[in-house]
Amino acid sequence: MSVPEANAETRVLDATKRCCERFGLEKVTVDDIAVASGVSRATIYRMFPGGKDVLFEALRVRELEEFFAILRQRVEGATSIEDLLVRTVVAATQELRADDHLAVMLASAPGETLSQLTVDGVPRIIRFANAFLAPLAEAYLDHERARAVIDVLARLTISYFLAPSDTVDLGDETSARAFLDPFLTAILTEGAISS
Amino acid sequence: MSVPEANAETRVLDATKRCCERFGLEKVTVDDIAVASGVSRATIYRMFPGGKDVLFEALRVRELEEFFAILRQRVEGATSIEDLLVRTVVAATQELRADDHLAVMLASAPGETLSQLTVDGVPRIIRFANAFLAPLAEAYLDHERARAVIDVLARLTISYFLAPSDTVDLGDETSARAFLDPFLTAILTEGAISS
DNA sequence: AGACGATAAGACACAAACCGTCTCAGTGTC
DNA sequence: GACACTGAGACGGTTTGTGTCTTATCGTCT
Repeated sequence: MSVPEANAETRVLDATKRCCERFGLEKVTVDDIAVASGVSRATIYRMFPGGKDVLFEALRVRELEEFFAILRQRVEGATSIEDLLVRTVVAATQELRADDHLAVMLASAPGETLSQLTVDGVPRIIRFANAFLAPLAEAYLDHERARAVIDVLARLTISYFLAPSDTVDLGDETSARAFLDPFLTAILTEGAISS
Repeated sequence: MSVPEANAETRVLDATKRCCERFGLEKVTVDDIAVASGVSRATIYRMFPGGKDVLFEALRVRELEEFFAILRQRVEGATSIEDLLVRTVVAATQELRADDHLAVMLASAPGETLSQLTVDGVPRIIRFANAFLAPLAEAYLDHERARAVIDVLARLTISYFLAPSDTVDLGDETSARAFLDPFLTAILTEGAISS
């Protein structure tokens, strides 16, 4: 997981993740994390001034960065805008479903975790999605259009991940493509018409 | 797991078990258990005077009873003393390996759990083993001999469960039989000679 | 109806755990 | 030697948990 030589901050964040899975979000203490990361409590407060909240916040940011880094890497060879977007949604859905940490969090602290995926966390998720994916989309779309489509697709991906539908499986490429195509042509041509 | 109509004590013990798995032995509070079992905290203290320790103790006892009840049921058709003992060891090993709760406890609170399987808990385990299995063994052996052989087999079973050996698999009937037969004939005939 | 036992709810005092901040001493680096 | 970083741990304040107790509310039995 985290070798002793690794960056101290990385070690602490890894330990935080492990402790969350083991004790649950409500039950972790800074001391648990200090022991698990082999770092003194004082050091944690020095690294993350503000304590637990800041620490968890930093973990969430790191997870998001990791998530989108992997995602970008998985869709880099796309040949068209439709292809890019469909593959992104599919890959994101698969990543979400394969995320053990997220699964544990959803099971053990549904309230807080859901909030991070819906109410509170969504603006940031969309910010990250844009930061990582807009550069790819802007090969085909202007800045504003790229932002808009990433925004809506992010929301759809989250919704269908949290509450799967009988009629679509966004983790399946053909199903996702069939489902998204109308939306995409609508969104993409609409812009072309109105401009 | 535990239907609302079930005996209140059963509900509380079930909830204790669930909470242990979820939060870990160190992190459970009586309040957690009260909420999980749909019972007020006062009632728990009334049912288990002495609090948390007594409650956990009661859970361990129930688990042991359950374990040996299943075990006895699994070996009831034995045709000889060797058969009975080998099958008991094999069944016990398989039960231990299949026990999810035990696995979680061993992973999350190794110290306390191991102590219950070695230092502190062994006398009781052997007491229970005798209470449940001696009646079966005494079809073939006198009281003292039955106690002695159950004692040593219980210890062997625990040891090989905790630290599996490359040369024997007590969860496998043929392997276990080959391994145990010398012991058993030794123990059983030794008694016959010296008496 | 009235008596009874069991329960939920919650107040209470005490103890323990946790938090966040701080100091200080040790360690390695420039 | 100056410097930055760290571990250890003390601190005051707050929260959380414990175990006991009281009160009100049930359902049950007679």
